[in-house]
Order: sequence, then C-alpha cells, then structure tokens
Amino acid sequence: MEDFLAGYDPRRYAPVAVTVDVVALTIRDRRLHVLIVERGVEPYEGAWALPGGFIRPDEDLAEAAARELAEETGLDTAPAHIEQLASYGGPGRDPRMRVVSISYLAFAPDLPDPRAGTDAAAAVWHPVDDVPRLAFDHQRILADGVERARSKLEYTPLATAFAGDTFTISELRLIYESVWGTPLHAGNFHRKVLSVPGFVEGTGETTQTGGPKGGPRAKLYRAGDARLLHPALLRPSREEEIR
Amino acid sequence: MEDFLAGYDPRRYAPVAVTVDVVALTIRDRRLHVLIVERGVEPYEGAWALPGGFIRPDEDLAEAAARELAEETGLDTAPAHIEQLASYGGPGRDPRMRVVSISYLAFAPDLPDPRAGTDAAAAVWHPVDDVPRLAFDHQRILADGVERARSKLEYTPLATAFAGDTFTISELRLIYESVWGTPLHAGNFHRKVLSVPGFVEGTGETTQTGGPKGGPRAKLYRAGDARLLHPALLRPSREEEIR
DNA sequence: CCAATAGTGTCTTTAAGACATTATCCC
DNA sequence: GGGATAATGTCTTAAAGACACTATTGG
Repeated sequence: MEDFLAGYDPRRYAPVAVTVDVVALTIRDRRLHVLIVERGVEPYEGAWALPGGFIRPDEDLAEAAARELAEETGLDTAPAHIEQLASYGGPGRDPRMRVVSISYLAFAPDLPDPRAGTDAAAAVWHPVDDVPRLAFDHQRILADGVERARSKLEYTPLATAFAGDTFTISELRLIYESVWGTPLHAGNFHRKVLSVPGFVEGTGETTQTGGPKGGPRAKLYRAGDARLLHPALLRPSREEEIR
Repeated sequence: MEDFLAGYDPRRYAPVAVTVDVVALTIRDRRLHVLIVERGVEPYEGAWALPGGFIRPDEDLAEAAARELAEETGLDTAPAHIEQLASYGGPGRDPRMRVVSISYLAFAPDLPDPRAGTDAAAAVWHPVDDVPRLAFDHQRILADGVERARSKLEYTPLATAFAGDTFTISELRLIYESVWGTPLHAGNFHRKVLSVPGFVEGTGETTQTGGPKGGPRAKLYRAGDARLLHPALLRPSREEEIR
C-alpha cells in the first residue's frame, strides 16, 4: 500500500475541478424567488448565475455550499434547510476546464436583501418564473431545484422551512400556493394540515390582529416533529406530467 | 476572455479526482441483489466494492457510469434503467487524494452471472440485506441506493425495469415484495395495478403453462406509457420512519 | 353594516385494505 | 380429487374535493 501511494501520480489523470452551486429559494410577495448573483469574474463576467464556487481542500461538500452562499450574498442567517440536489459534469459545461458541479438546494424564510460579496458584483432575490438567462447550465439546475422543491412539499413538512418560527395555516397555504403556482381551497387545506400527525403543533397563541382587510385572529402554529407527511398533500395532478 | 483563459492555471487549485460508482440492482430468487466487485488494484485491493472508476475527459457522467459497469462486470446488456443517485465528497474518503464520487443507480432484469473485468478480481450479484463490508463509503452509497429504489417503486413504474419484456401481475408483485421486503396481498395488488392508468398494458397472451404447483395460466402484460403512477402504490407505512 | 378571513360541517367520490369467491391448472 | 394460483367481487374505512355555513375582525 505504501509503495502504491508513493508511486501514485494524481496528474496522470486529466485535471478536473469540483464546484458547488446553490439554488436558494424563498418566498416574497406570494411568489417563489431564487437567489442569483451577477458574476464579478470571468468566465461569464457580468452574467447572472447561481451562487457557487470551487470546493476547498478540507471541507465537506455541504459545508462548501453553505460557505459559498454566505460569501457571495452576505446572508449571515443560515437557511432553514439545505440538501444535495444533483451533479452536473458534462464535458464543455465550463470553458476553463472540466468542471463537475455538485448542486445544493436551500430553503429560507423571507430574508433581507442580499449584498454582493466575494466574486459577485450583485446579489438579488428574483422570481423563479421570470429569471434572466443564467450562465453555464444554471438554468437547468434551477429548473431541477424548483421541481424538487415542489415535489418535497408534497410528502415532507419542508414548507415550514419557508415560514418563520410560528405561522398561521393561511401563511402555510400561501407557501404551498406560491411554490406550486396553484390556488388551493382554504377550508380543505386547513382541515388537511391539521389532520396530518406531527405536521404542525399549536402554540396556544393567535395573531395580534386580524388580517389587513378584516377577519378573525388566526391561531399560530410551529413546525411539528414529523419528518414525512402521512398522508401526503398531493398537488392537483396534471395529466401531462404523468405520461 | 481570451486573456483570462490564457492566464488561467488549473493547477492553482488542489487536485481533485472525480469517479462514478454504480449501485446496480436486480432480483434473483425473490431477493434484491446488488452487483459488487472484488477490487483488483489498490487501494482496498481484495476488498468488495461497488463497480466504478475515474471519469474520462470526453464522456458525460452517465456515460462513465455505464462504461464502468460494463467494463468491470462484463455485462453486455445495458440495464433497463439508470439514473443519478447522489454525490459523496468528504475529505478523506479516499486515501489517495480528494476524490468526489458521483453515484448512479441502475435497475436490471435478472441477468447472467457477471465476469470480472478491468481492475476487478471478481464480480457477483449479492443479496443486499447480507452484503460483506464494502470499501470506501460504499456501504452508505448502497444504503442510499436501496432506499431510493424502494421509494421509486411507489410512484413510478420502474418495477417493470426489473422484469423482462412481458410479465405477469404475480411476477410484478414478487418484484415489489422483494424490493420492499414485505408480503403484499395478491388480490388487492392485482386490482390496484390494473387500476393505475398506463402502468401496464395487456399483450393478449397468457403464460404457456400454469404455475409449477398448479393454477390457471396468467395473462401477460408489458410496461405501459405512464411515467408516474397515479394513484401511487404506497408501502405499508411504518410509524418509525415518519417521525 | 359590509367585506374579508378563520375555522368547521356535510356530502360525494375515490381509493385502500380485509376478506371471500370462482375459475383454471398441475399433480 | 386436492392443492395452488389467477382473477374478480364485496364490504368497510380513510381520505380528497366540492361546497356551505358560522364566527370574528377591520373598515
């Protein structure tokens, strides 16, 4: 083994670089938004892209994703949830060299506007359904991330990661409506959420006032201890997506 | 841009290698099996591992996975389904250098015994619930692959990827039972499969004989055109997995 | 009072699961 | 005939969806 390691030359292989890219999602003004940055360095300088960059020698992939997100966007609050999305590594996806990107998906409650940081000329939250052209294959990565988010709302309680510590059922419904892009029936949604064990638990409190246009005060809830929703909240199914 | 590329030195970054590893699953003798190889080269020479290896400069990640699977196991038939599973890249997961592995999940119908190929001293199908210790973090990758497979049987028609071109409903049920490790009610399963639009379509044929221990001839089906099962076939839910 | 929203009640339809029954085939 | 399996039928219960209704608030 020692002999083997001594005789081993990493340069024998074609050079490859590994990056992480982050699809960070939040909800603003009832629309799903993604965090994008204007690139401050080549390649694609001046173009919009997902935050990301090269991994460092002693950090895990998930750590690298969290670091790049914080560095490029100045957000000091960690997102409520972060998970690996997928990897993209076709030859030619980066003009510099062979680059394999591991993408991560992050969910955050509504946060302040980001500031541009390292390697970024600007950083903004932008509605996902109206995103400018993105560098590299980031358009595809974003699409995969959005679809993953839509799907995960069905069978996990991750919608609560978009909400604050406490929330009303209506706020939770607005999250589902924003991510799925579909209006939901308020009454049925209300009953269904409360019927799933461990999804939410009541705090005993209510909002201090009714809604801006009237209505009673709503009960406040926080995330429960369920890791999976059973039964699940399925999206209204679209025939096109099945075949 | 030209200036930038000319001044760019890939070696500035710490060297990283990228490998692909494949979790290839099939069903033999009513049990879920995974394809493993005995490593013929260091590191971990002599240990069992998932088939895999370094990506080549001009191939896509999925191509690399298919190539490694074919090379190391001598299986000339492509698996019925292959998809990306996840990526693993913590520092120290390979003694040689920083190695990031992109894992793929493959489903195959019952195939002949594999032959050891490049870099492999042996290659065998082995039951997943009784696998020997695997090199690197391959135990974890295998566990993730098996869980993905179990989950995908619920909402996609991928169980048919484990079957031949045509199959009976009972054969399909045995696939579900083998992957999930749970007995299913034959009558209810039968009715449910036929009630899901596009899951299977009849061929008009039946088996040539009844079962080995008697019984009528069964109708033959082939995979339908559905990409998602609606409604889904859910596993009998286990309370432990929810919280 | 009026509009808007929170929360609950009722009914219909669909699907899951337990179980029984009939028909067909091998021995 | 006897045992096994394919396929279908029946019944109960759970859940989804449509819709109505009451109660509470702000304006």
